[in-house]
Amino acid sequence: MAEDRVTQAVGVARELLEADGPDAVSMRAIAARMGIRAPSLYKHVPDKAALEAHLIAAALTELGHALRDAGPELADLAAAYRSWAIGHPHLYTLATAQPIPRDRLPAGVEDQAAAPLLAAFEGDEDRARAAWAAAHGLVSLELADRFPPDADLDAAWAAFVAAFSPRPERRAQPRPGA
Amino acid sequence: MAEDRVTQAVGVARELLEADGPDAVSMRAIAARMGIRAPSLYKHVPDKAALEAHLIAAALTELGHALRDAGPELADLAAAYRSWAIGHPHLYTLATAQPIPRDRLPAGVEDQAAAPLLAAFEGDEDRARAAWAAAHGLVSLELADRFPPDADLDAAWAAFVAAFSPRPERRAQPRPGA
DNA sequence: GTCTATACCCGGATAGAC
DNA sequence: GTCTATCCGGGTATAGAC
Repeated sequence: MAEDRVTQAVGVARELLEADGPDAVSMRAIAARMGIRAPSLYKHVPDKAALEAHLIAAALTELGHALRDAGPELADLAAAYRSWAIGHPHLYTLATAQPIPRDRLPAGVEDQAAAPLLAAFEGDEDRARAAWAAAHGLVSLELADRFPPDADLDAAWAAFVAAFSPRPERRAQPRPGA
Repeated sequence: MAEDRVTQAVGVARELLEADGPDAVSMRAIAARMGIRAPSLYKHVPDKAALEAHLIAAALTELGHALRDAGPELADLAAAYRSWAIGHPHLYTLATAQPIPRDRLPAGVEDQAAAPLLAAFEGDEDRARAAWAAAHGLVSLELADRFPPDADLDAAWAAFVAAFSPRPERRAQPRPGA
């Protein structure tokens, strides 16, 4: 039952992050919760960035699972996306507000997270990316408390879903160059 | 020609922010560029947040002007939005990634920035907000270097504009409860 | 309105003993 | 694999002299 020290450190880092935000995640604080001193952490992990990479991987994996378990419709995916992000604000921000360390991440994590949305757009990467950005924008502005106090966020999400829902008459037209 | 010290401090803070990012904006650094010491700044400004409020107000005002000077079509507004944000990445982030200090901002700044987009949607706040979020999402993911290296961002922007362009057959239907 | 000196925090990371 | 001691850096802000 002896838990691996790295796993333990990642778990503690996550607790600190989710509870009190990024500034609460220091090597000293992590170590303290493990009952050791900060320098000892460096026997298990090369640097702080390595711990953050673990957190980012966990975030992408869990968000991907949340989407995978949601219904196939855009409305379902949007609801799942919003729900996971709002439920894990600091983890979500960590995973989206900075370049991801692709070399320190397990292979496929990024694609696996993106798959459900890509499928909903039948492989159209451009539309899927625009929809992802829209969902991300809605979430991040909500998390940053940047909407006016009286804004109806549910209605904004509905407008987003409506905008990206299929348009029969347009899709019937062959795209030039396609 | 004696420039007001506050104005000067704001200008210097902006230079530091735009050149080297948020971590480069310290009271010490601002003062140094003004040829004084950090403590002297506090004779002119109550605290650092006051300087940041000035920067946020400037960002919103300029972004609003960029949108106002663009064409009325969503495609024009989107291009202007993206262009201004990419041209002032740190300023843009400062103004969007945190709650805005509304009490320290001149009245109307926020509304004035939002007006062009709201007009493009003929006053439909929900759709305007969703479109704003989409543009913000595209910009912030681009600034954070969060798209895959091979992503076609121009195409993603085009997909966003297409999604939010008017749909005659839907708009002809009366909305229930409207 | 500027200065020096300082108080009070915080952080990541390393050296070397055990 | 843990420790203590320490190095390096940073920051906002105040007190009190001039």
